[in-house]
Amino acid sequence: MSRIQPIRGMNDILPEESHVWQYVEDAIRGVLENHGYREIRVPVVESTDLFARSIGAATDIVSKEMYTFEDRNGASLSLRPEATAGCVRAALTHGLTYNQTQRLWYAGPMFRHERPQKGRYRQFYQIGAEAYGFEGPDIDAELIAMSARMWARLGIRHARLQLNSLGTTEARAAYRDVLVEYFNDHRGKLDAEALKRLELNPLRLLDSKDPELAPVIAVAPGLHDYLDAESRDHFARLRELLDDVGIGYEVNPRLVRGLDYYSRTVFEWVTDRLGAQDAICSGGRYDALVEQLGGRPTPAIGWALGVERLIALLAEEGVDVTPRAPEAYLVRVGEKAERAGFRLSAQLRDALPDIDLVLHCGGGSFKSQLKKADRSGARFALILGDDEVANESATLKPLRTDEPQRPIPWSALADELKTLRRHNP
RNA sequence: GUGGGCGUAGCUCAGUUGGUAGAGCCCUGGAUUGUGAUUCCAGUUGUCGUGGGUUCGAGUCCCAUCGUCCACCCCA
Repeated sequence: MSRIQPIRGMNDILPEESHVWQYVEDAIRGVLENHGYREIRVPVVESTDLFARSIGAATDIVSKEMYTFEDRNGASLSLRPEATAGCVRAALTHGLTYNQTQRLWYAGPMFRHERPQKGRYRQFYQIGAEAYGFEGPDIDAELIAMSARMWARLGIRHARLQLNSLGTTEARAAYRDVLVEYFNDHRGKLDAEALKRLELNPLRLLDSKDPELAPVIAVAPGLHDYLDAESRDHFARLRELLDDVGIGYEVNPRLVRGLDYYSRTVFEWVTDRLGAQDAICSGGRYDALVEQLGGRPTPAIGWALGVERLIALLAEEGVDVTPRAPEAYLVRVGEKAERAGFRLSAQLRDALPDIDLVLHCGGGSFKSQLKKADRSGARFALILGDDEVANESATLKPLRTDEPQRPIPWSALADELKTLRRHNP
């Protein structure tokens, strides 16, 4: 029989690495909850139209990277390529933005049909934060400060903040026209790719890595000259707030997000440690999106971070995450001991509901069982053999210290473990 | 979607001008008949990614295909 292959770009996260995922997720969740953000869980599948209308039908994400299919009724559905659209949709569905503000976070898999490479997979995990109904720059600052706090808590040092303002939707549109006109005057220097971009998303031309284009971009009209007064003020106040809490940033006028819904504040945390996929977290305002999806005009802002990239960066930074190890590993040799051991394990679990106890199953010699006990990282082994069963005791053998092993009666074992915990939490 | 590197045991890899597959780790048992990091001994594990082709003979050469990695592109 041939084996079934996994789907390209979709990875299994094995126990060996899942503890790092848990570490990252716990730390980030902790910071989010500390700031009053509450979890929202939205479906992995939404109507294709939702993504086309929010992210933009012409964007690469929507036009060539979505997993789109028809359900049995012929409706066009898509696996979510990101979660902001779904969150806004959910907010509208349930009236979450009706005369109220919301601070939300989400976590889960996203799907994009791209060619996999380092830090880029077809199923990948994002954690994101969204805030609805807040007009002022303080929420922008809060979201950014929150992300900075996460890096600190995780032990990430090599992340730089890039900041920009795209202006209101109107200002952005006006600038767009100026830019199209400018690049049209320099069509000769544009290749097929660039021309297509000029057509679809001219702002992204500023982001081009093509060296031929660099001189043209260098003297292109600047976005900041076309910013509306209000956006300019908003941006200045955001910068003050970041300065106040000592968060460093670089204003990058070429930072233009690929998703159509962004306006005003946009930002991106980048690192020089991960190769080509260097953005670990990015986001910005999307003040027009709620209305665009059929709601009342509602200011909104959010960011999303890539969990795989964060974990890769953690490894680059040399952050070591120690896996959770059991407290005790129960070794059983002999038929009687196996039976008594199972009963003992149940007693211990009843007496200490949160005990991390591994019951050795599958037989094996003392030596091999103890080897496994040691490999498990357990603090001590509980040994049951015929002798122990005969006098209703278990041998407690410390595995991480030189202390001698000693017999403990079954009846006293739970209390003994509690005492040990107190001495060595 | 475009380009380049790589695909040999569960893992890391060796395999010389084509001659019928190896090491270390891991795992199992034993030396040590009731005790774990060492040492020693023994043992298990392979459609050599897949399909064609060249050849008396292919892990080794050729073609295709799939997978993987990196870059472009895109983005978290």
